[in-house]
Amino acid sequence: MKSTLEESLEILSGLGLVLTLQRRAILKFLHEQQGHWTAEAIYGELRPRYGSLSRATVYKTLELLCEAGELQCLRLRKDVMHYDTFTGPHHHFLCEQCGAIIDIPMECPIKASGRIEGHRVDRCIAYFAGVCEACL
Amino acid sequence: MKSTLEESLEILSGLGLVLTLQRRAILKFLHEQQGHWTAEAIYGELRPRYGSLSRATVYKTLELLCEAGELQCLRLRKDVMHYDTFTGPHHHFLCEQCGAIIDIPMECPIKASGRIEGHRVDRCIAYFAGVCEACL
DNA sequence: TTAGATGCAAAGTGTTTGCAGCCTG
DNA sequence: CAGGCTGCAAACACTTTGCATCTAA
Repeated sequence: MKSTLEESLEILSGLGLVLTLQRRAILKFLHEQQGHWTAEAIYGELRPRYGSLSRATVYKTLELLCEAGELQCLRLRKDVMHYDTFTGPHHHFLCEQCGAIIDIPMECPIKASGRIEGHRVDRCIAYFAGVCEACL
Repeated sequence: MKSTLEESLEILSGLGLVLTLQRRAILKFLHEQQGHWTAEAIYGELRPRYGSLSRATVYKTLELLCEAGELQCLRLRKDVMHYDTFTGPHHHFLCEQCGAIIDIPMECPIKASGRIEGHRVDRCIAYFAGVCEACL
């Protein structure tokens, strides 16, 4: 995400999107609580504060923020999607003991080269699984 | 998978599993048609030949084969699981134009080292996405 | 013989969609 | 004021589960 909430709002605005109360609330929350979130968790956090928030809006807004480049979506678990507020080049480590998701800042050398075996590489989707330092 | 169908059957047998008609059929099919399969596709191929095959059995058998190390399960698309008959160390390339899934034989150097930033790395789940050589 | 496997259908789960009504710009 | 957005609930798609029945060893 952009470094400030204001900049993020400008991004959406610049794309011709309406800055509704709901979108502002979600964006504000993600700026304050950076990390790896699920749609359900965000809904659970915001619903009590913004009475009329719906799951559909959360899902739509998160997808929108991904398209706008303000979030990075991750499929680390088979059942649920995570949204990462850190959009710089990095991978992840998933602790299979405590469930922690840890950022691993690194660039994939193959993605950097842009090619593998003649194919054009646009994205490298990767994560490591194991046991984190704290659990060891 | 093991190189021959017989060896694969012995693996299951050795694990104390019953070699039912259905399990034999699925295993035989996968040996003949190696590649990246979805549960639904396997069901679609075998159902006409083995009238009484059910989806539940296909799903259960595929999970079983993954546990037995005879298949590798891949989540390359958000909606559906793929099962790979090639179980050696390799990653994948997903063509976003034609949908092809291409094996990329390579070992992840970080997985090989077993560590990253103090965490123990047991698995490296990765794939590349872009446009394949044929589509370019 | 009997533990384990199958088939069916129903349930489960995260996510998406259709649509009437509301709100931002 | 007008198009975009929201909330609700129902729909979706893949996968899992419960249970009566069947079968491999």
